[in-house]
Amino acid sequence: MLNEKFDRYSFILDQTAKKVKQFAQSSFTEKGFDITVDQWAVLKALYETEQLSQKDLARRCGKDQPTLTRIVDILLKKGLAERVIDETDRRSLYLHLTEEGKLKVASLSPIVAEIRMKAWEKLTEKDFEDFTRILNTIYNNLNV
Amino acid sequence: MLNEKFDRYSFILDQTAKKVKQFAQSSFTEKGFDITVDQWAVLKALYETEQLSQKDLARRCGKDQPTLTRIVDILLKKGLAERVIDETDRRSLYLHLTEEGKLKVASLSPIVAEIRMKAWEKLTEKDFEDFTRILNTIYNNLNV
DNA sequence: TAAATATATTTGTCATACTAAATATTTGTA
DNA sequence: TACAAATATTTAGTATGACAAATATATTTA
Repeated sequence: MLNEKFDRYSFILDQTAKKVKQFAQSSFTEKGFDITVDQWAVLKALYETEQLSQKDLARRCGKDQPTLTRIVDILLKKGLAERVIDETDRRSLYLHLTEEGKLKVASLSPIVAEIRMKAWEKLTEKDFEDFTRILNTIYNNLNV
Repeated sequence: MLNEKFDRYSFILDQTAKKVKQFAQSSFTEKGFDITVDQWAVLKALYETEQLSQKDLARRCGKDQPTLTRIVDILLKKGLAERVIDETDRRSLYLHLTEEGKLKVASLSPIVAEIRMKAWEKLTEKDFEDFTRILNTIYNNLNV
């Protein structure tokens, strides 16, 4: 393959990832969700598996620990999640959603799914499969 | 298509874009380039088309104007670029590379292309075409 | 058991993304 | 021409991402 092409894919990839995030964020804002897209990712992960330590939650969300700490700080301030010290290992914290947090995830989930759907207009199941396969391959190629 | 799938693509897309950036950044750091990946994008755009206004440069790099202002500030401090007031429109600034900046882009370009290549191991020309087509379609679907 | 090592979290710093607002200048219009 | 609207850039504030270092606690090992 020609090198020239390759200098472009990273740009398109980056721009598209940004656009996906922007689109979701502006939908969130417009609908008054009062959370960021990244905060949503953390809330969703906590909803699906309660009682995660911050470390596990970070891995699950694809975020590093300092970033996660800060996002969780915000979720605490918003009353959506709680930190509980793990008495079996006092270095660790378990996180879980408050009732308000659970309600929020349950009520927003279908709307978020709708928002995410929009990206796939004019694309096929096969496109989706190719897309995820290629992304995973790239990820693994670079995951040294 | 099932909604459930769709909640995942944005995650994979985001993680892969991050990984591509991280891989490039750690290669840059390891090789002592002394610039960030985003600073590189701006330098490359300036190298390809000198005399861009900041506004045009921002569009070309896919960055917003405040972000670009700050990146350019850094490039000035590093002695790689210069701002020149456009006398025909004193609101505007033209940007161009210093000699040092030009040398930097010329010498790093082939190494950066190498770094970018790594992502495409085990993938085909057809994959590349599908990938860029799908990314562009998603971008346009969300570009309201 | 004491010291060294490992682990979970937090804090600090810098770079980037986005929004809104401020500033300077130009253009359009009454 | 004077004023309103538009444009280019910068500044400010908040959130996130990456990396290094600090802190507290656990585990391993001499």
